Amino acid sequence: MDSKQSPTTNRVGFPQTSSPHPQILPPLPLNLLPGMLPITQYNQFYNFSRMAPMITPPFLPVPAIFNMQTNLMAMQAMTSQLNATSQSGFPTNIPMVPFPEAMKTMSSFQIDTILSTGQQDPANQNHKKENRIKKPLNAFMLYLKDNRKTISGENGYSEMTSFEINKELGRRWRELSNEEKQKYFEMAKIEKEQHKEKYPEWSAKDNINPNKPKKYNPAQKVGKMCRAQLGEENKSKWCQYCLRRQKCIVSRILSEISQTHNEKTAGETSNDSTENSSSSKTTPSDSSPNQVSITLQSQSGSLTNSEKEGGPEID
DNA sequence: GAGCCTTTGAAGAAT
DNA sequence: ATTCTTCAAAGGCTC
Repeated sequence: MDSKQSPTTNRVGFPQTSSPHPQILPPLPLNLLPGMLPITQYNQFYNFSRMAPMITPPFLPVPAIFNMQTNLMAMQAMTSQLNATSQSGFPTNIPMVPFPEAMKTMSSFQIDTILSTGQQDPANQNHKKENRIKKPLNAFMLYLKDNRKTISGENGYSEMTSFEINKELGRRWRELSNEEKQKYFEMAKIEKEQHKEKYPEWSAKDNINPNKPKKYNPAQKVGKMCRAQLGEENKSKWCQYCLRRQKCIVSRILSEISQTHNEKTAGETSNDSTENSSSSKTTPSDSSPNQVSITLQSQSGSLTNSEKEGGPEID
């Protein structure tokens, strides 16, 4: 019973055997310590995902140092001990697994990531995406997460691909009342606060991939954006991109026009170099049908508004 | 295995 | 102050 004092047991409560295999014992005490969890699964290939219900949210991650390969031997030893004692009644020295400090510093989304990617040892992942501290989810992301499964269960949506579901949920999000949205903004706020608490040093720029070439091209800034042109009082007339504080649709089209115009004029050196509106008008449809030209049609209302009120300036 | 697609919001860089 | 890019989630798809 008392593992500390029995001459036939070692410091971790395992019976001493005459066979010389001390190396099968775990390097650290695995039971009867604060912050440790009992193994309730009588399975020597104990699956850590089964631990999830044992650990109270929000922090239930798998320890970074807990590697199933290196601990399997210890697990087997513990399981055999458990089986032996359980034959004569309820075991008093149930093997425990550590609930490491590392787990307590992880946020729910990291935990999700680890559990969903199996029992990989993060130390072996060589700083892959899964290993870094991720951004806290914003309100819309929380909404997506919350409703993806619901929508995929609805009639007609089960066959939808992920991006089709996102499109639909994006549409539903826009139709959501402010009150309904507020719920998710609150959740996002909490998520953000928890994230900041856990990772005070973390910054969104930490997650920027330095190897990814930057798309930002100042030369694309060819005219005033409809947002800047119309002002806050005419917010209803902004294009959807300005509303989202993204690259304005006007800017998108103008940069295409500018690009194509430059290509044309480069090939037609004899032509007058002055800007003309004819090339501008034809370019979007002349160029390959991309998102910009497609969006142009759907955004014609917004564009008309901005063009009616002075139109974009081209330098 | 990496990257794309698709959505909105937030952060931060660039101007 | 404004504009723009990137990244968060999901999973099927392509290379």
